[in-house]
Amino acid sequence: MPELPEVEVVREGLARYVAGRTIRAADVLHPRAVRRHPGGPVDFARLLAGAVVEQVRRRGKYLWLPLSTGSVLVGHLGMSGQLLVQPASAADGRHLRVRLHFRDDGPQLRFVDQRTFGGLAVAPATGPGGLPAELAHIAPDPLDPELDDTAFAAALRRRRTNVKRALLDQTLISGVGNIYADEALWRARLHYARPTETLPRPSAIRLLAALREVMTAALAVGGTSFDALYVNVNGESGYFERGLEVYGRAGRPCRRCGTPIRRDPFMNRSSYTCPACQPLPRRAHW
DNA sequence: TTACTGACCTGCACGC
DNA sequence: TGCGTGCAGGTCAGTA
Repeated sequence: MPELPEVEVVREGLARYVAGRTIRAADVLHPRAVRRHPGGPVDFARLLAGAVVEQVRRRGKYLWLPLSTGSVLVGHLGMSGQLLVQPASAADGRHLRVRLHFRDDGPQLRFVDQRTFGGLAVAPATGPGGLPAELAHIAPDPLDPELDDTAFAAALRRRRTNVKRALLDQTLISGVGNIYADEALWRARLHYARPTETLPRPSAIRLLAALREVMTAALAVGGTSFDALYVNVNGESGYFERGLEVYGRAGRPCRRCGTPIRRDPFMNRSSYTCPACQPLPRRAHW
């Protein structure tokens, strides 16, 4: 599933293959893919025609491409979205949702999304640095130099919830999803149900360091791919699945202490912990 | 204001 | 073989 490292790999690919090119036309093949664009598919295509892609930027799991028209193309991969750079001659995949043609008649940019949780939109660049208003509520991510460790620790401790729910809240810290939340908690030896208000500041700082560590390691090998749902712009998988310590390893021994990894239901998803390394706190917040 | 829940969505694995 | 069910999970609107 695309979290920060996977989205960053896609951003790098788009910067290499799409930046500087002029969009000739956009085909919207599934209206749900542009549901966050208020004007609908026709308006979406109209705003893109003739625009030059100037840059490719990212905040958390969102991508945004500043355009020569003063607007930005905002994208989110959701659960299964892919942005692929493919030659025009390549066959349309079953889940192709949006296709961008370029004036140079070179490779197309294709938005492919099996579960249609992701989407694209064109928005005015209104915020600082051209940040679209749609992304104003998204906090800096662990790899963003703007993220202040002390401020993050304070904000985390002000919450009245458990630590994993807080990590998944993109208004507190962005780019963290289920996989890297579990991996960072394991590295920081914290249980997901630990109430945020009981977390000492050094533990909060340690958790942030663990997030940076695991995300940097994942980024170095192209992110985490469990199946064909996450690939880079060239359709290639990442290799960090081999580096996962707890996620998806229920029943297998913890690589630190040998205790079988446990899987619990959490927020309609799963949480993976080592019961020995990450003991349940005396006061848990479910 | 803040925290929480359910809906959205599709393909796959599994049991019967 | 075919059907039903559960699961995967990021985001956001609605609710408490």
